[in-house]
Amino acid sequence: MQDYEARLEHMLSRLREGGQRITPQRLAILRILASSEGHPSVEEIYNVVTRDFPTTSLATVYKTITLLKELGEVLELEFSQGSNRYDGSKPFPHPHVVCTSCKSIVDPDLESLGAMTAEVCEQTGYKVVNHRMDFYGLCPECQKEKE
Amino acid sequence: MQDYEARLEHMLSRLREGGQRITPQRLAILRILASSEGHPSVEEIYNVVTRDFPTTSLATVYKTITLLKELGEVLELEFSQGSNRYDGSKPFPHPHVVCTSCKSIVDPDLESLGAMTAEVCEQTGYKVVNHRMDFYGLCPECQKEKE
DNA sequence: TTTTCTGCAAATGCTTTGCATGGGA
DNA sequence: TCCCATGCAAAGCATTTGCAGAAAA
Repeated sequence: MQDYEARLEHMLSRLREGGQRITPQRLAILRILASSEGHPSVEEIYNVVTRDFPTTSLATVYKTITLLKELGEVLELEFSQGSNRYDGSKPFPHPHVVCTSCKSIVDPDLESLGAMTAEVCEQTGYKVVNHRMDFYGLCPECQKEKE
Repeated sequence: MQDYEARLEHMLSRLREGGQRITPQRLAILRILASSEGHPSVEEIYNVVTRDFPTTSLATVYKTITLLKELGEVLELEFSQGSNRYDGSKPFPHPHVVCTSCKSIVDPDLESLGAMTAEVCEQTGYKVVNHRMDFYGLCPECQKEKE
């Protein structure tokens, strides 16, 4: 990821702008979110951070993520069963394609997204500002294994 | 809803097929889900059911819904903050438009959905079998109130 | 009569909060 | 030094579970 450095710097700037302090724990959390490999959960972030800072608490991870959500610098994928997942490298709504077998996630680039959003607004009268779009299925690898 | 009767009968049949008993509480819950006005939460279902059966417990509502989920006769919309919502009249994946203010939910009928799913498959190679598609925004009513 | 379902209460799992202490700036 | 952030523990919520009594079939 060559975008990683830029994302990290951007997040740090946003925190500083808001008069927030850059603590070692926060820096460690930001590093993980800036790359967002595998759309980590709070638990996963916590497990990585505590390698370097063993006393870090889950509460601190939650508080830092709450802060970043307020700044619009992290995307939260909500799941009512199981934990939420986070994407700090692309902190804006975008579609995900999730493999139901190996849990891999890819981000498709859908031409028809704009047209669909327009169709929603026109048909319902809602002023759409956000979306959650997940497709579930078998990735190419897992399709082969099922044969 | 002229489909309401048919949906209710279908759900009852599925329960009977599975050797499940039709209790007054279950019947009341099925009635609400078969019409699914407003994509009710467990709390909302509970509030209605207890009008006729005041001793009904939340646990019974949860257990009945779990049963219907296993039969594929209700669609669960998961939300990690706030309660889940349920659709028993259209128990298959379909797009929803959610008002971020009053929490109302409507079902748009999107022409472009098929094309988008095809685009996802073509671009990623995944075999898509399911989706979660929510649009968030202000409903017409809540737009007026904000003026 | 035989199971199964109900309803209460306790338990669970994720997340948030309160507060005293510690550590950035 | 002055606050803000941390970390612990407790609280909050939605949901699930265990079990004794109630009620379908």
